[in-house]
Amino acid sequence: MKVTISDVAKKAGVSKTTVSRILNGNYSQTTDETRKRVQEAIKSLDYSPNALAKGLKSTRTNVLGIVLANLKNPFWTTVLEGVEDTSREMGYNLMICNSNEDEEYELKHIKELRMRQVDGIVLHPTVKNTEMYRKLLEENYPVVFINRRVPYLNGHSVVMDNIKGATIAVNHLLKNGRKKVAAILYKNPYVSTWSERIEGYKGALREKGYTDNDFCVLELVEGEKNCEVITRFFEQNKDIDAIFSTNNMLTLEVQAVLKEMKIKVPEDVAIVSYDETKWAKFIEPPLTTISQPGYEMGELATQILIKEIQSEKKPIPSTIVLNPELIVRQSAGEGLKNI
Amino acid sequence: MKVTISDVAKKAGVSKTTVSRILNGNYSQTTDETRKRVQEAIKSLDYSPNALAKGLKSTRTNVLGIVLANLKNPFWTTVLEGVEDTSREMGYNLMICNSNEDEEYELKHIKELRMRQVDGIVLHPTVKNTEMYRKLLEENYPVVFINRRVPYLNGHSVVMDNIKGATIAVNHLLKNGRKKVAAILYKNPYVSTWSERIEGYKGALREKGYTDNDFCVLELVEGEKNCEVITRFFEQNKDIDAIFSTNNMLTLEVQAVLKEMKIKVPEDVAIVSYDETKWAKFIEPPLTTISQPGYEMGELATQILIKEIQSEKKPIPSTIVLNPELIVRQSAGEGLKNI
DNA sequence: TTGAAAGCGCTAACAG
DNA sequence: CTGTTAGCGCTTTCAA
Repeated sequence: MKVTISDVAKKAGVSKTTVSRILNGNYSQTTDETRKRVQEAIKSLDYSPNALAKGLKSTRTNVLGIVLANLKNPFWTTVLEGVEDTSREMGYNLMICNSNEDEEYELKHIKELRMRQVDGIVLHPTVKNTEMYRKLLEENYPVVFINRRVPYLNGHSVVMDNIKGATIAVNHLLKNGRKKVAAILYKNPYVSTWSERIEGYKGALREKGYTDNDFCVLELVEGEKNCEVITRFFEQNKDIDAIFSTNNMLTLEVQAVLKEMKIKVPEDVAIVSYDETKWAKFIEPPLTTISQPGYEMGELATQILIKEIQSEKKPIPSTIVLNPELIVRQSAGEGLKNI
Repeated sequence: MKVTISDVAKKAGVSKTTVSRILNGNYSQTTDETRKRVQEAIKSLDYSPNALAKGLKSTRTNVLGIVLANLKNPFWTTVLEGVEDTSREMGYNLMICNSNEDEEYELKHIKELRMRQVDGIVLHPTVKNTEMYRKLLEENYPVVFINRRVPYLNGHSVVMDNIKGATIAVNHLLKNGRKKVAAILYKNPYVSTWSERIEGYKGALREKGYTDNDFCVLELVEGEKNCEVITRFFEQNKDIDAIFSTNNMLTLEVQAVLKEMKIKVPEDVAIVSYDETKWAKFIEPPLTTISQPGYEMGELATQILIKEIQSEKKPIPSTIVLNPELIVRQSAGEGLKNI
């Protein structure tokens, strides 16, 4: 039924070894003549090797795993694209898992991937399975963490400079004459990104002479109905004239509330929002955003992972920090620098 | 280094066979006593089976492949989620590939997936590799086609009713008093979805007594700078008072042009757009859309695929057609039915 | 109820 | 330059 390497060998009148060598490009050891015979046999039988058997023998599968926590946010689609493109280009296939921010799923997925002998894993960690992360690193299993910092652990990682992003955002608002900048975030105690962005927010304000009393932060829970909470927040803080929103979906929620309350953007309240999206320039008013290089993060993480897989000696763990960028449109009250 | 089934067998003082049986739940043939010993050994050695070896032997890998043509459009992210969730629930892992609408990539990916012995494939076909599709079906390889119809081929598929979607859209515009409805699409001769939507558009107009002369269709090329073409289109067709846009990104392009031209939506021109998105209700004016059940499509396709994989005799190929739904907001000139 | 042995399809010493 | 041979880790007859 299925055609194997033996069939090819038989047909070409050579041994399996020879076929195997030719398949793997060890041409140096073969006559042009036999090589041609084998290749004809391969073609005529429409043979293609069994990757399972190959992997079993060579302990390399050329499959990479990626476990993500969020497929819905377009930012992650971009990251996935970077990972996918790079994998393909470098001859790897990709196994994708969605932890959905759930530690149990994450654990199960990592185990599953290892059972399947994937050569390495790109991991957007929930940051709740510290034990497992440590184990992976101890066993020298190739992993690259992305986007979130895992404290006290010394592995490869590619993250964003969230402090800088927040700083840029707040400075932009201040430069445009705003006096009272509020920050809004989805709460998640495990995750460094939000806390870094808030840190950046506070730092930027302090830098300009604001004191801790001036900080104005609203914490929300993702997935809940937040309209009322946001409304109340604005009612209780009438002096807010600018918002630093740390998430693109959150921004849409906030804008809906502002519209409902007849608060004008950017006249009454200016907005800078995290994450550039396809729709940012099309909504009313066009959004000024902090753009993160998601594709590059995926690309780099994959390159590092593959380098680690392919190198003999363990490379020293590195943390790459990527810079976000400000894209100026109209929601923060300034002209059209970018479009 | 790596712990194998032999190690467990040795530690428990039994044979590999026994361990294997217990791993696979063939309890009936084993004493409680030995079972316990084995399970302790497994735990104490932190053993987990090698899925490659297992797959090599049993010719089942419990891995599914999916090849998509477009990761960027949020519609496909939704589909992917449906596939991912269902796979996980039913004990399968997922290998993801992006053909990027390129027939060569598609071919390579399908071959690759088969080499890796994935148990079946969910395929969003470019519809350019008819030979390969036919071969898959002939060889009884489990495949489910999604979203696009492959002509003359009799395989499982899950698609959307694009004619109905277009009809609903056009009827809605007409019902709201519009007289001259234009349709806009990205051109792709291979793909049934666009032609079906145009067919639905024409059918709906004919139904109301329009003739072929009244049809007004703009074909664009995805990825190109279409602003000027769209602008010219409106300049040359001043009487257009409604647009049926067949793609969500296209809609954003069109809206930008209309804004530029100071044409008011929905006062001057009403819009109904294909595909519901997260941002649809937040743009100005909130978009009336045709919503497609993408998650369900992914879910169903995966269920059918797994059923085919697990059943002894080939099930008869079925085509499931899912219905789109109109979500009424303001871009087509009517009140708030849905929000 | 358990085990021995063969083999899934491939690769890699080691000989020749 | 090519072939023989011995496994990779697991499942599965078949026999005990």
